[in-house]
Amino acid sequence: MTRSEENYLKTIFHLGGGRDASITTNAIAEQMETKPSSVTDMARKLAEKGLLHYKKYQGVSLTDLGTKKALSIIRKHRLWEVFLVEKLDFTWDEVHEVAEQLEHIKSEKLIDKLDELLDFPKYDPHGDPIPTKDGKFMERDKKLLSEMPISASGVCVGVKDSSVPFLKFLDKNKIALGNTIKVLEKEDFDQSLRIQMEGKDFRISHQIASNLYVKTE
Amino acid sequence: MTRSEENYLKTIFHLGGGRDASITTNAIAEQMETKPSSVTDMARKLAEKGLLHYKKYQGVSLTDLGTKKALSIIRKHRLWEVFLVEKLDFTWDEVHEVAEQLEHIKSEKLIDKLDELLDFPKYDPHGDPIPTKDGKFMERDKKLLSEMPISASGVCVGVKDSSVPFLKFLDKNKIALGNTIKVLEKEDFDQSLRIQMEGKDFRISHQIASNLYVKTE
DNA sequence: AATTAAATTTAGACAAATCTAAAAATTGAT
DNA sequence: ATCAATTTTTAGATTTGTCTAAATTTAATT
Repeated sequence: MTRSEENYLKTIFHLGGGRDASITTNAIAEQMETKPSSVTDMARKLAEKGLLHYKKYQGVSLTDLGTKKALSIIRKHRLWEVFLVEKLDFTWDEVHEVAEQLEHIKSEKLIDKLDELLDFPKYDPHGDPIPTKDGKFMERDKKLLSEMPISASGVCVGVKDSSVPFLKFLDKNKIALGNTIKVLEKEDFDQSLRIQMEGKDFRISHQIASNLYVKTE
Repeated sequence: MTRSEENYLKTIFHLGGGRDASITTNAIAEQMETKPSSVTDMARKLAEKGLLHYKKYQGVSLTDLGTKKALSIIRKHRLWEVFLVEKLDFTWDEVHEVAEQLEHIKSEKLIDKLDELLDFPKYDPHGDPIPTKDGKFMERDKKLLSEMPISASGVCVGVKDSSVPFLKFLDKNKIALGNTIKVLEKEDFDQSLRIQMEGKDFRISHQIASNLYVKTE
């Protein structure tokens, strides 16, 4: 599989192209910052190879084989992200770009050994689950911080928005995975929250709270 | 720089294209398992970019910039090899192929941090020196085992032939970098050696002895 | 110095992945 | 159910890196 083919499969998976949910040419093109006509060409090619279901004008979905390949790439991407953060002290916002390159390295032994080095992590630095070798993974039971009731507390386990600006914001404010957060007060007026985290009191906007995932036991 | 361009620079460097030693189109083609006509095309392109000196029919050599780029790729390759052996338990013969892929990952921070994680190694698993960030490196003072006099001893620091079959042979016979080797006897008839290594006595052929580097203090 | 052999370059073609512009199919609004 | 708007596909072109076959240059031999 070429790098480009792998990127298409990954993108289609992320757009929900598993099961049979048909993904449109346009959606893929937009996500990948390419043109719909290029997507059509690639859809043909990947269908030819048995990785996609594709009927003209009907959109695209992953076959079982395609899903398997997509998960394998996502597994690699997320393991490399853990490596970058845990072993090389990268910050949240720095890992994605490099992992985009590393995910295409071809060596089964490499990824197995990397998994072992990292002690078989289940989640990546954004809190997203890492598929196992045989393509299984568990979405964590989590909810948005903005949906927690007053006085409830939980552990920060992930982000909804993983854009660089948001991740940088979190870094700057020392909001990190694993931190325990308690909701002290909710402001009706602007839905901002007062929270306690690592001993300190914070006020955070609704926009932040609705992009942070928390695990509530 | 594309992956292909990087591979050309690396190959030309390895063929001795530094200084002004002119490397022939054919030599490059043979080394890279491609055709001379393809090399000509690329030579033009790289000369255009200021990375090579190239005059039609006169062969090719690296410019200062080209040398710098080549060394940067070699640095990455060798650091990744150390990583694979030290952190992921790869054997000598397994590292090259994967490092060929990893050397093209683009991230300065990645390679700096990797260097740090590995504790700034000076030599790769084959005993070859790792260029520093600014392109300096020291060839180690070493000699071939076959050139050592009787009763001299030294530490195994590298291989001349780094083909997979040879490296596998060394692995199988527990001949590893860092081992201390003493020459006990040289057989005039076939130039085989009797050596002492890690407590045990061995007999090794001239072919082996003439592909193992030893450091003699 | 001429001729042959070898190395190198040129010319033209191809595959992969992309693009633009035009054509075709689908959607959805009335 | 029709027609306009939108989406998708087709057709043809482009770029990168490669190839083959033919032409050219250099090197070697006599």
